[in-house]
Amino acid sequence: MTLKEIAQRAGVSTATVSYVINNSGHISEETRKKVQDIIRQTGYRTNKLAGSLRKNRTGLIGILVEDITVWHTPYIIDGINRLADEKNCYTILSNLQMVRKIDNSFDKLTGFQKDIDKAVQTLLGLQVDGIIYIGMHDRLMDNVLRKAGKPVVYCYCYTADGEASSVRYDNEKAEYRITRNVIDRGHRRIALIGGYVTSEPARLRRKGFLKALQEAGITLPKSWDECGEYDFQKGKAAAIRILTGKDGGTKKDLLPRQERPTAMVAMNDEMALGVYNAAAELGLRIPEDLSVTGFDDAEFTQQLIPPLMTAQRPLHKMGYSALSLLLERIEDESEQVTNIIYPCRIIEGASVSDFRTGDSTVKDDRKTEENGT
Amino acid sequence: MTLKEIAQRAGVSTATVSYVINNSGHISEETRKKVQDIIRQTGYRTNKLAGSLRKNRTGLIGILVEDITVWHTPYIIDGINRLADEKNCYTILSNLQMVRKIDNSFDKLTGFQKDIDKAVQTLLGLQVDGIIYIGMHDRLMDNVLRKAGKPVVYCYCYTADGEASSVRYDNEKAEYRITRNVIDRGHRRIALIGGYVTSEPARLRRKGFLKALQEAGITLPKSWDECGEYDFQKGKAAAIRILTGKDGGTKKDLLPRQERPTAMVAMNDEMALGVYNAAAELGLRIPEDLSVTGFDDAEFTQQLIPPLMTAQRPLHKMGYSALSLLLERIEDESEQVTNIIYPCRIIEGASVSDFRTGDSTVKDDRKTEENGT
DNA sequence: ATGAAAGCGCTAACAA
DNA sequence: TTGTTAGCGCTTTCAT
Repeated sequence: MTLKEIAQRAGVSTATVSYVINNSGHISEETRKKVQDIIRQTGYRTNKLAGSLRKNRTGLIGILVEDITVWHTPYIIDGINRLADEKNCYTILSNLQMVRKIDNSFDKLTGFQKDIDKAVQTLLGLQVDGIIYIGMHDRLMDNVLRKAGKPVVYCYCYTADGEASSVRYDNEKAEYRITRNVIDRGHRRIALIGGYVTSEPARLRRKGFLKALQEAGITLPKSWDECGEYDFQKGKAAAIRILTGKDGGTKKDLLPRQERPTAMVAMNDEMALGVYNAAAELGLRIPEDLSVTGFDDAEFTQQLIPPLMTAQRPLHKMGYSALSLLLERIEDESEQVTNIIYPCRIIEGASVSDFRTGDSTVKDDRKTEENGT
Repeated sequence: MTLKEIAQRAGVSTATVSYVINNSGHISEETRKKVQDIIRQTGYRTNKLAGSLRKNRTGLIGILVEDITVWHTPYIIDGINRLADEKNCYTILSNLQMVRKIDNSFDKLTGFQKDIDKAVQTLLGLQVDGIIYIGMHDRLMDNVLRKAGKPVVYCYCYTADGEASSVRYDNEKAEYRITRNVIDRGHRRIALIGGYVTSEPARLRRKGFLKALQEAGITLPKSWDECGEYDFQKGKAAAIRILTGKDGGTKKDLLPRQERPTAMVAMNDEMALGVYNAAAELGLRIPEDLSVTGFDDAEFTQQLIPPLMTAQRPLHKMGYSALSLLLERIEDESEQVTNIIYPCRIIEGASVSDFRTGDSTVKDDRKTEENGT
């Protein structure tokens, strides 16, 4: 069933039918009703692609993801979908499947220009109006879509300022606020369990952590400045070293209270979980004997006992916002390049004790990120 | 740059250029080279949509997901992408975002026909060649895409036999094999921590569990047949009831050894984690004092100490296979409806002790699901 | 081996 | 208010 056939049945021209369908032009109520009835009867559905051919606008958005199986990606896509539904645009998903190709090494995240170019060419061949690129690690990267010649927004990664719009979250401030929170509860002896040194979030989170310490006039002993490479086991090992002064110690190796930190700031939730484990092995209670914080708001943090204090990344909102920026640029090519950095929400789990009140139980009003972006 | 312009520059007809691009027709080497050179020089890229209009075939596949943020969905999509890349077809993602709409209640998974119809109409309007529907819970459902009039494959859910193709995994056999494994290691006192009673996987897993018990001549005491609703906290509470005979017991409430199970089969990994917690609270070591199994192969199971015995669902393969079935039907409409059920891979974590050898440490050769589907 | 030309289903300028 | 008509960029039949 085509628009032409509808026109014939209704005894009007194709233009009239087109006007009715698109609410354009000036159509009499009578004609409109007649046409709509026939459309309903026949179950006619317009061929969007044919229209696009003429209009040179498809309403298609390319979502180019480095890897869809990486934890944050689907949440970002979900945010994109949310706005796409509102704006009647459609998403073509292109998945570079980098995890498989790089074998999980953070350092090989380059040299994919050929894969990317191919994916972009495909998307452009499908006449997408613009592209959102979702990174698998938050980082500064080449403007790999420079040649696209269509509006582009980077999400969960970014390029040199001014080159393209991007949407990120604020690593530094979030870690600062977490650390501040810990300090405000009376902690002065605080250790750090860091992520991959080459990773940008690790660098930023460290910066935020140190800033909070500095503001409070606290110094970080060298032996409390460990690296856990974002890994559970390594995080646990780091915690044990800090708490015992030895590699792989047990209960009896535990340092005297005044030589141990009262709190540990881990740069992600996995390592925080490692700290929980280390504490359990050493017979330390959380948070009475040791406070812990994480980062990322992994699902399991809600189920730990006690719940973990962590930072929730605004993933849904980042996706929503990325599409919003993209659509603006599609509407108006002259639109400014915009680089957005959203704050995280700090989830105040009960994993940090409060020395001021002596009460370690903290209100836990955690909700999942509001979808009402 | 259009095909027509290429033709002009090359001094040939548009037909010839089309032949060169598509390797069809009989073109002299000379002409071919000339055209190809010009294509390269100009950076011309063919407009796939325009071609589709004529061919009545787009190479577009609609992926209609109930919710992309549900754990298994991205892995299935990843499998689809894998084959899509090979076959040069493109995926349009439509996300029903059901989680938000049903507020996580398993029982409201119906009444979405309107949403689905709308999404399907949109996909059909974009001229997709077929649709893959990915469920958020494995279940029998209405053939909600009956009206699509295009090939459809259900994945991670299914409709009445013969109505449409589907791809699932074998809940019953996997739980059977897990339970067999536990029994084969010498366990006779085995408790069950079940999932939502209304959920089909729970029913099937239960069936597999009971079958293994029956074959071994083991009966399940009523008090060892608990329901944890797939939830961590409820799973933990169930474990405590089973181990102490009371709601919320502590170490001193622990039942005598001969009145406790030696193993607990939990129907998912979350609840298994609850069992780990319960055991820790009651001073029981895993697996020496209590063995545990899970289901689903959640990421954290690899990091538990000891690693959890669980069942890995063939998600990537399910996606790959769903697209494969779909493409067959697109090629040949007369193709049979096919319902595939893949087995799970049992991950032999060290969370189950072996009474035969006295050795509870089991080889742990876990790898992630092979991508080489 | 190559070209002319008729569409695919729709939109939009222009005419009536 | 409605109709005529010329495309959008490509494929494909039928001639040559």
